[in-house]
Amino acid sequence: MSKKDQESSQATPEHLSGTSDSEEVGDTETGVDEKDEDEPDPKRRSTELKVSEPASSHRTVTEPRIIVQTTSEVDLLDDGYRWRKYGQKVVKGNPYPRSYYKCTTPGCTVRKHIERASTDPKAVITTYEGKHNHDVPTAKTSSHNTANSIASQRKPDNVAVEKHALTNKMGLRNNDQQPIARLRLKEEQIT
DNA sequence: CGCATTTGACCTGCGC
DNA sequence: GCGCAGGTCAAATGCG
Repeated sequence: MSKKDQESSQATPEHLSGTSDSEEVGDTETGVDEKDEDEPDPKRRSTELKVSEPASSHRTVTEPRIIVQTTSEVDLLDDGYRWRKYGQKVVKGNPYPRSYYKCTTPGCTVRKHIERASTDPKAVITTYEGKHNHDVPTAKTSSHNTANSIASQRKPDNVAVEKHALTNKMGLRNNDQQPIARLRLKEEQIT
């Protein structure tokens, strides 16, 4: 049974599929199926599992919410953006504290919640709220050069919004992930 | 020196 | 009306 899946559900009962959304929700299960506990990488490993979104049937259309469950030993998953921790609280039912992060990029109000699964210390649930309106500062080491007019690097269009309703439907888990710490998340826009 | 992180307190919403 | 839980902000400290 997908008991483990259920556990995850309890963590996010807000956006229950409810009606027969069908969607890839069922598909995700396939991906969740079995993790790769045999990953040879003792360091941080990131594996996208599932991503759910509230039905666009009603409300909650204000901002997209991307829930991504990753398997990592560390909470600080560097996805390319700069995050500043602004709070940490322990939620009932979970022996692990939940961390709250906010994008430090000016003009970007995206927030990120990181929570650990009570049953799997290796399971980390990352919830993204909002959308980045700027490119990923991959090179976070950007020094404050005076007069650094890099504003022209913006894309003609808004941000690269993936119109695809689904985010990462990895039919098969691409285990054997290299020891990369960068987790590329895809945001989806709900209109 | 600047910035990111940390911890505590405070505020809000919901339930009883 | 009070209590509990969750969430956010703010000030201080440490590190780079």
